[in-house]
Amino acid sequence: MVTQIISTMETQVSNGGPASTVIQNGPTMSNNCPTDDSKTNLIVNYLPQNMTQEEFKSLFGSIGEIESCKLVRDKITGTEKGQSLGYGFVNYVDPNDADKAINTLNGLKLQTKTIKVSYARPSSASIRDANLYVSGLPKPMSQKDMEQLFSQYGRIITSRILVDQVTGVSRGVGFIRFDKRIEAEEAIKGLNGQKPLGASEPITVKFANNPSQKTGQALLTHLYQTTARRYTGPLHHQTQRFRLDNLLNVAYGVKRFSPITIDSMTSLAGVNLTGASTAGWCIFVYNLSPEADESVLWQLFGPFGAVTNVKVIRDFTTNKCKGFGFVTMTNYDEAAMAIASLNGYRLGDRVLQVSFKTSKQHKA
DNA sequence: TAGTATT
Repeated sequence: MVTQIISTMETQVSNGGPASTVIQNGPTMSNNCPTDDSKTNLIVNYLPQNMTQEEFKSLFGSIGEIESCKLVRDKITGTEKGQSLGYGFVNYVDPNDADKAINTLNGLKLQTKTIKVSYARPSSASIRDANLYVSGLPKPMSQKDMEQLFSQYGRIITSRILVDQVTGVSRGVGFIRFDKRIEAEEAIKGLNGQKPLGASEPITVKFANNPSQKTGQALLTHLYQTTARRYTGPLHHQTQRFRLDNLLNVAYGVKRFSPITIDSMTSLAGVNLTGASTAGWCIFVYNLSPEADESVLWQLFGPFGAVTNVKVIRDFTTNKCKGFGFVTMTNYDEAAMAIASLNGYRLGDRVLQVSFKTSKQHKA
């Protein structure tokens, strides 16, 4: 059964600890200032499954200098790298860049996802395993209603209600993530088996399954690897993930863009391009406004697939865009769809010209 | 009756 998220009403998390609080170091501690990254360290959620560490760094590096960043992955099993857990952390050097990243990249649509960028809470065992699974919710209960019911037990970080994708009707199932695990525990005690006001049936509240004990995910992995193989033949694992996501995109996303038949032998771009680390398909974007910046290019091309790099060409003295830029995409078919869809696209009062960059090394 | 937010 297909479900979708009814809404997200994300809570913008800010750190509880005021930055002005100064921790006095004892004589046994280092005389360095205590590390306070509460104004520079961000958590990024709802990243596309196929986004790599390099793309992640490239996207957030376009805002400002990064002190460190990490795409969180499943524990490595055997010789394979663990798959992305769909979130990551970015710690900027300058707090202003962290703020800018929230303002410009929060809500950015990448493929089928809308990413969320917010300040990371200080890491602590007390905030882990604070996610609840709620079932038996009355159909008319909205996300806001559910939050009101649960908020008496603590600070809610995220909440969602699953709905039938066709009818839009609530499936009576939702999630509530609290700031602290102890708050989640209290909510279970207080609400599990209880009838919400006016409801005829009691709700069930329990801890959500942990991603580590995955059975459905292993099944999904198997499904899309075998599905992708039918279309692509024996390709690299990572390539197969890209291909399945293509199929999902055609099914769910980018509906407003003209669909293009997926060519099944076009994912080898990175392999064919002489092994350079910059391998990919370079796209030329013309007729950008003087005010255009990298985030515009990410927003335009991100929905079509894996983007490894974007660059706006600027005048050296004025720092204004000279009217063009470049985008590098990993997969030929995604690049081709982006070009076919965005060439002639009207951006403000300008009509974009988008094509593969014409240079010898990128021709077949 | 299941999505994925703490390195």
